[in-house]
Amino acid sequence: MSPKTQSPGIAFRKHDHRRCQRQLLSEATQLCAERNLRLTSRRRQVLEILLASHQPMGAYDILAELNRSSRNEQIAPPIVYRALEFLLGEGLIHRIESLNAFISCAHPGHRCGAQFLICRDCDQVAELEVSDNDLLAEAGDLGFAVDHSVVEITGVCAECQKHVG
Amino acid sequence: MSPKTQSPGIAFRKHDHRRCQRQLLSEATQLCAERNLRLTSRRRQVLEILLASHQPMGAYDILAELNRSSRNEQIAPPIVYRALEFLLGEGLIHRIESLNAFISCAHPGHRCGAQFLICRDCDQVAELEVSDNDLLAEAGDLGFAVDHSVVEITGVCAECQKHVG
DNA sequence: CTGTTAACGTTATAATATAACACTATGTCG
DNA sequence: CGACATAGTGTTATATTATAACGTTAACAG
Repeated sequence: MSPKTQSPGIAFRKHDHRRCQRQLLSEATQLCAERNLRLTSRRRQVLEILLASHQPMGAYDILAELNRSSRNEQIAPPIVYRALEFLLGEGLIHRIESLNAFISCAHPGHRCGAQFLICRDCDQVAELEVSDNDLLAEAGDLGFAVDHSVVEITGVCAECQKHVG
Repeated sequence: MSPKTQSPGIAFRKHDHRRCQRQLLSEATQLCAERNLRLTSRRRQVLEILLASHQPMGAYDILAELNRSSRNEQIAPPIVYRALEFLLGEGLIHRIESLNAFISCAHPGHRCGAQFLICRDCDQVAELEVSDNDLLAEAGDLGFAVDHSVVEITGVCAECQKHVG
């Protein structure tokens, strides 16, 4: 059984990062085992960086982080992009198109589409899983076969509205 | 009064491009006049290229098109990006984040968010205007103040499903 | 007609992403 | 075991997308 998933909008509230990070990593490990996939050390390394950050990171930010931790090696972009490609394919991370960035998935394994609320003040991103009936109905009416959906809402989160106002 | 707007999914159906192109250009002209904005020849040129294409185009595609039409000049990226910035700001075009591309708006002036159905077979993009109640309700519950939304659905349009199947 | 500002033009460079090819590790099957 | 096939990694070079910085020109207000 999959453990309890995160509540919507958790990224905007205080919570124990360390704990959710550990949990998500173990879910990922299990999921790869089930699917007979290799969560190699590179892939795990990249996933851990994204889990630790809990915020969107650009590929080159991740690259810099890799190069910081592993002295002696000089790691190049394709290595990062390949790990990201794997993690994206397995639904362990998401790509935020409007930021050209990547973020760890809050509900790994769920293959359905996610939605993101992006706070332009604190740069936190909350992942939702709302089924989007109106839009899917419209796509259905047009006979459009949906493959993948990108839903990214930019604005200001509740917390940041307090601080500014 | 604003003229009759396009029906949803028109991009996926046969229709008179020439006509809708002319109409949208005239709407844009009128809208800039109303807002006291300068639809300069550069800006109009870029808008016309996007209207003529009726499909998403990368900034460098537009640039190439500009350089093709205007012999003698060698136009540089910032010129295109600035025109695009203006047109985006006035809601005359949209940016398709998942393609790093731009497309003319089917409903210029409507300031509300649009949704896109992107066919990965024929590369046509249909612009919808569905109000997305479920998602907005969820954002509201979290106290999130929405600014801008990106909704891009990739898949296969009805026409292309026929041809492949 | 002149000062102010918005738009344009130009050069250089930043940021993001991938192609192509060589090497290494992992697993398979004789 | 050892030879093969394949998936993953490493490396170099380069493509693609986007912007910073600064000088010039055009539009317009007074």
